[in-house]
Amino acid sequence: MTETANRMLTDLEGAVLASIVRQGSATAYSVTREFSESPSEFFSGSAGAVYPLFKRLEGRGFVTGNAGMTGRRAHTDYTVTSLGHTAMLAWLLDVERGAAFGFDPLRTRLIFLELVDTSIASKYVADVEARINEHLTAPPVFARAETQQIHQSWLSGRINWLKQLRALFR
Amino acid sequence: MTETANRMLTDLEGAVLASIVRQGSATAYSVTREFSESPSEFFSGSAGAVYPLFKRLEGRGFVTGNAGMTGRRAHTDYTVTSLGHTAMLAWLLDVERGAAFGFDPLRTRLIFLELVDTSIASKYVADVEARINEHLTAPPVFARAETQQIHQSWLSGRINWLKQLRALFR
DNA sequence: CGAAGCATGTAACGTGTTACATGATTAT
DNA sequence: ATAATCATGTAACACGTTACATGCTTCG
Repeated sequence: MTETANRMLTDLEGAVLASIVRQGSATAYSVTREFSESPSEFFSGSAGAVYPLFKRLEGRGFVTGNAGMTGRRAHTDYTVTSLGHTAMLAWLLDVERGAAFGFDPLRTRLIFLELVDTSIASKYVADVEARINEHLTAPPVFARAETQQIHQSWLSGRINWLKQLRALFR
Repeated sequence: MTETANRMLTDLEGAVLASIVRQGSATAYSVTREFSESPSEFFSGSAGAVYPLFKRLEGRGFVTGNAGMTGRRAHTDYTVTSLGHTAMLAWLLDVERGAAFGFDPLRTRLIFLELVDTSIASKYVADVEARINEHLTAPPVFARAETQQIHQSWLSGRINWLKQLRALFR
């Protein structure tokens, strides 16, 4: 609720808030599960990151924690406040960040691929394409069908991109 | 040179080594310039990151520093050792990491876009597509033509992906 | 009942960011 | 000359990772 509450959400914070909203309410543990099961390895969903993150979000007034019990084991259920919901929407619908580059390990490598012989470079591009095809034909199981579709189309988009690039590294 | 030398290079370390190799030799400053001029915002190229990184790379035997002078201003020129070159190649030609997902701010958002009305979601997708098109028609200037091509084809690949996704968020 | 693993954390560590410091160089 | 900027760093801070701790619960 202090002035720091106005800081823009990081992508991690936004994704965590969105995950809580989708779940209705969530414990830190349920969010670690969701993130560690997701194939997006941009963040490991480690407890050491998520529990402190929940505390920070609560300190900023974006979530409220309610103590609860599962049998005799204590836990804290978090719900997103209306302030948090507003912040989450601003994060989710941020056009500038959605059009940004992020970090793409393949793009980074392609930029430096000129450092090796073209035969090695073209073999690398072909190998990566083959590996992505393996991902496509043996996809991980997703909880939501839409997530699966986004995932699959992302992979095939990547294949198309690589095909276009073949000319550059022939 | 210790056992920590065998740790896999991070993408940052790999990119920095590759940048030094491409430049022949480099100062920490010249690498901060290259990275901060690049539109890939995965890392800011801040001095506070790069100078210590050079020290670490030297400690691991991947680069050697040579003191030099520009007029009366001291600097350190770094060259990649053969050990460092081997490590850089292992990083560059890592198929598994090249086929990995990295962090894509748009993909992350799409996964949670079901949280808003489809009219808002489809408007968001259209807005992002328009913004990427602006990037395509007014591209930043790159030092190397190949980097420019990679950049441009990445953007148009992204546009194609979004077109495919329109059906999901109609 | 004992072992495996589930659920809830905490601590130490590494490293990237922002902000600052300082002297050299260039521009006005 | 003096201001702006370049080039070389350093310090404090934030935060994600790995590893550990601890008490519940479940399953044989």
